[in-house]
This record gives sequence, C-alpha cells and structure tokens, in this order.
Amino acid sequence: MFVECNPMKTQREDARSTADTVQSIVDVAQELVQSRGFNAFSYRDLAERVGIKTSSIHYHFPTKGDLARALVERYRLKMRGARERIEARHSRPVERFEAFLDLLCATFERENMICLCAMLATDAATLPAEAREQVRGFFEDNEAWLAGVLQAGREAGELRFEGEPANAAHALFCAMQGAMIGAATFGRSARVGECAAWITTSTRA
Amino acid sequence: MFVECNPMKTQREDARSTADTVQSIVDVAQELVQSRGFNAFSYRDLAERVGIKTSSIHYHFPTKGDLARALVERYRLKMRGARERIEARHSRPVERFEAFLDLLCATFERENMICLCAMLATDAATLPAEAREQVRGFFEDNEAWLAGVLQAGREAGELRFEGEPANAAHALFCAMQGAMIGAATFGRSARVGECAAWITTSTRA
DNA sequence: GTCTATATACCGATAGAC
DNA sequence: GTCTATCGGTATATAGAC
Repeated sequence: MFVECNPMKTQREDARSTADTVQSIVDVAQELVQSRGFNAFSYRDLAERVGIKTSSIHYHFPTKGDLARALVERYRLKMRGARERIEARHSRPVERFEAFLDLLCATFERENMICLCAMLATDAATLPAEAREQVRGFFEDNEAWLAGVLQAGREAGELRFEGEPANAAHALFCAMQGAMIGAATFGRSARVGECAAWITTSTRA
Repeated sequence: MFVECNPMKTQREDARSTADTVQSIVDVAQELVQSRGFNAFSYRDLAERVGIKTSSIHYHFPTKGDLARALVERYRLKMRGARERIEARHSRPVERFEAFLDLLCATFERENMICLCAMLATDAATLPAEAREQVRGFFEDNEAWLAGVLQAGREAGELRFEGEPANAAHALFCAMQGAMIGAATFGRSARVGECAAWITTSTRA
C-alpha cells in the first residue's frame, strides 16, 4: 500500500547518489516488511535485492530499529499527503470519504500487499518505542481524519451511520485494514473492493 | 484470544505426562505468537518458559512449522467449539450475533492479545502451506457462520444491514480483527468493546 | 522423553582498508 | 560511501547418552 516501489535499476554506474541509495534501501525494506513482516527478513535479504553489501546498509541505518523508524515515518507522511490531495480534489464529505476508500483499494490492487502499519502493528513488540509511536500515530491520523469527514457528511445529509463519528471511523478503518490482511494473505484481492463497496452502500445517505 | 493459558507449574516432579508437556509447549507458543509474532520467538524462548530444553521441544515438534500447524489446528477447533456453545445457549439470531461479539471482547479483555490467526495471517509468508491453509479456514469458518446468523437475523426482523450477508459478515469480522490489533498494540483495550458496541447499535433492527 | 553436546547456518553489528 | 573481513551471539535442527 501507498508506495511506488523503485528498487534501483543499475543506471549509469556512478550516477547513484546517496539519496538514491537510501531511497532504494527504504523501498525494498518496505516491500519486505509488507510481504513478510519486520522479523522475517535480514540485512542480507535487503543487501542482495538492493545490490550492495550489508555493511553499506548499516552505514545508512546503523540498527534495524533505525530502519523501522525511517520506514514508518516516510509512510505516515506519504499517507498524509494522500489525504491532503483528496481534500484538494473533493469538497463534499461523501466524495472525500469514498475517495479515501478508493485510495486504499487502488493501492492494494496495485501492490497486493497489506498496509505497512498494519504489519508493523503486529510486530510492534519488537520495534523501538519511537517507531511504535509513529505506527500508532498513523492509525490516529487516519481515524481522526475519517471521523471529521463522517461527521461533516452526516451533518450535510450525505452520509449516515450510528453513534459517534470517532467510533464509526475506527470500526470502518479497522474493517479495511482487516480486509487487506485477509486478501493479501489468502490471495483473494477482490475482498478489499467488496469490503469497500459494502461500506459505501452502508453509509450513503 | 480463545485460550486458557496454563504453562506447566512444576507439580509433583514425575507427574508430568507427555500430553501435559505438549499442551504446555503449545500454550506457551500460542502466547508468544500472539504477543510477538511467529518469527520473533525461538525454541530457546519457548524452552526457558516451559522449563525444558530445546531438544525436548524438537522431539514433540521437529520443526517450527510443525508447531505452527499444531497451534492453528487447536485454535480453529476451540473456536468451532465456542461457536457451537453459542448456538446451544442462544436460539435467536440477534442473540447469537451479539454473543459472538461478546466472546471476542471477553477473550480479548482477559488476555489482551490479538487473535492467533490474525497474527499468523500477517506471518503467512513464512508458514508451511498446510498451516496457512488452516489460518484461511479459520477466517472462512467464522465469516460463513456469521453470514448465516446475519441472514437469519434479517429474515426474522432482528438484525439490519445492507447487501449480501457474506459481505456484511466479512466486513464486520474484519473490523473486530482490526480493532483487536490496534487495541493490543497501542494499549487501548477499550477500543475493542467500543467497536463491538458500534457494530451492535448499527445492526440492531 | 529428556538430557548434553554439537552441527551448520544465519543474525545484527563493527573495524578498518580503499 | 562501499567494500572485505570478522566478531559474538543466536537460530533451527540433530546425534547419542541416559
């Protein structure tokens, strides 16, 4: 989800800048975390895919926890940008809400991987506190944004749901996260779209 | 979720049968998987907690994959038993539905750990195919059962929801799984109960 | 069925040459 | 900034005594 994965293709040999290397490492690491989990890949796996040695990765990310922090920080920022683009393109709450669901569906269908933060949440016990806090922040960001959209949508008569907007936002975001976990794990990609469609028909006023 | 954890307390020294040892291993392993993930604990961790040596664990479970299979098989059967007890105790669909939600909440509040199969789903890439298939079966079991309950409840005028029962069952089960992941990871246990409460008020006719 | 001892491979991480 | 070489530790797994 939420990433354009560009492991460095060997370009002109001396054209790889530090920024490129770091980005390549983070891109590949994100893919490995999302597909296997944080504790099921090594610096060796990473090095082989990026095309450098493990010691070079340690130069950029001294510990694996440092890598985790960089991963989740970038991911959280990307997601924030995505929400802001939705707000820029859509003014009505119902459009914003459904654009958000579409974003999750589209990214999932493109990558066929669960959300980085859903994976890191299940690996949280082995993460540095700072990374764990960022993962938590990712969920709070999205649920708070969704709660605002849902509330505005209900007040505008565009959306319907029971109870507090925060509770509805929480349940619906969790449903999408759970759907992605199941879909990616069991090779049933369509389940994510079906879940989003069910949410859409259940919340349209 | 769904387990009474009884790591062997040292009883009379020679009173530990093979069945007791195996159960103790599986109990402790389940706790470690649910709290850390399948790839974040070792036979050594397991051995220290059970009070035996790693070679003894290998005697009962030659490979870690064998242990995974035993774990998920037992868990799936326990959950099936729990659903059957709900059916025995409650006849009305709305009661069965809410008893199921209560079961998830109660187990979570007692153990403060996510569902074993939610964790194993995110670790599925590193699991033997047979175990992965059992994890998938766990989700199918629960969603199929929920779909039946939802359909009967709507026909009886006790429950309301949009669209196909299977789609509603999928989304709502995923919401609970996602809520447990978030609650256990970020120390916000109340979120599970709130999610269940929101589902209840959103589905009562 | 559990133990000691060990095999073999891998892990994260570091030192120092270039 | 990347490399070679290596450290100490741990992983899963097995052999064989008891």
